[in-house]
Amino acid sequence: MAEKQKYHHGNLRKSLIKAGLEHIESGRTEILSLRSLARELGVSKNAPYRHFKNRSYLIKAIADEGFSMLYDSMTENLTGIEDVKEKLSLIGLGYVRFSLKHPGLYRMMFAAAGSVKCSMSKAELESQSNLPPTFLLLSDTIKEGIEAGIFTHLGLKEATIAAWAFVHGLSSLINDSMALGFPGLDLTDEAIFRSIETVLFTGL
Amino acid sequence: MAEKQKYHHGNLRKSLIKAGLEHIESGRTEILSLRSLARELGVSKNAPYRHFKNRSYLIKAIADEGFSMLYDSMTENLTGIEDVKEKLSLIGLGYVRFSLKHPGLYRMMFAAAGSVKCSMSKAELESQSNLPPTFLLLSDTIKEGIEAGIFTHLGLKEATIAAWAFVHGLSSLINDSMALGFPGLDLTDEAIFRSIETVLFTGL
DNA sequence: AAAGAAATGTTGACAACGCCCACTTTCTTG
DNA sequence: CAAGAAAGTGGGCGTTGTCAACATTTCTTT
Repeated sequence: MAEKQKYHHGNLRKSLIKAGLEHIESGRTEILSLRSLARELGVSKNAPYRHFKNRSYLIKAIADEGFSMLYDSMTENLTGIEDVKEKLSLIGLGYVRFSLKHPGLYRMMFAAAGSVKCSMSKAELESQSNLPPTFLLLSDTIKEGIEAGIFTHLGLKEATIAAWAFVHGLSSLINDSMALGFPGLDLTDEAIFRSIETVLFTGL
Repeated sequence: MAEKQKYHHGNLRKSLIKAGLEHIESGRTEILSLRSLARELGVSKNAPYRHFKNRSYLIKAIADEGFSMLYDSMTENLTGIEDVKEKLSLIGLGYVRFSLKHPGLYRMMFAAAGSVKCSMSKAELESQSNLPPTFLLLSDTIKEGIEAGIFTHLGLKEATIAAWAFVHGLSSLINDSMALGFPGLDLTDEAIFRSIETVLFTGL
């Protein structure tokens, strides 16, 4: 039976995010248009504007979904791990693995930061974002290590930034490597894990 | 005197890259259209297509100009430095400083990697790119350190990737911080330098 | 339950864009 | 100096984001 065509879609906002996510994940193109999404959902071209002020806001929403997924990936293999260094390394590995599994989404999440069109207030932004928990997971783990006297060379803020920067850079580099056209960075999970350990706890 | 309106522009290709660069640098918007650039240069909307197969190719060209500038920034304060660690740290600082000075361009350079439309052959890409020298500068410095027995924990390839990843991640994070809406990452040059030293040579 | 308000979806329109085509003008080179 | 290549032009097509005005449905309040 064909579904009854209702005037109201029912849950257009969520559907738009989901369809947009699938579109990005499909990897065909990183460009997603409101119109094509609307078409796909069988709704008129302007319906999305009832749920998102403009295109940037939808992208931000999708990116935020991505941050939620990233958080999950970072905490995936953490149960039972007590050692702070191992915990931190596993968090990092989860981060990189997410970026490899969802390259388009990952790229979009950080590209979204540059979309200036989306000018929410800072408070508005923070309250709705899934980013802070992700940041806190890292920050708390490092705090644990500092308090245990294991990390001694940087302050909490700087150490957190440093750790994040490394896994973030690693992810970006691996992701862009083929498109940028220099020798492949095809690292195994083990190699990534070892790199993280070395850089964060030992140095080159 | 008004310039004589010639049918041929004279050096449209270079002018397009320059105008595009200025547009990005101006910071008003990261979106640049072929049509607007053509207008700006007093040339018809289709003239750019005589010099760039499509929009992606122009963007790639601008990004490449950026990589050349990045190389300059990385080598800026290197004369007379003998110590490998100090050299590497200064290269890293030059990298981060470039990204802070040219946030839009920096973002574009790496976003360009994801524009799939530009499908040159790998050889074609490498031969024309300013990226390899940048990569080599880092790689050679680390090689020097490995051969001197200073860097012992990772292989050349992995160490190079690790070093690049860190400064790249640091740059991206600082650049995106405000837009992403979490506590400011306003680091001084000294703090950046110290972070680089710590992460690359000591660990947290 | 009826009426008014709020949410949600629709159609039409406009300007901008990338890009294709056929055409014109200028430059280069035999 | 003629022929062909290189560079620039104008028209046109399909797509997009976004605004405004209108229609329908659902919620709220009396």
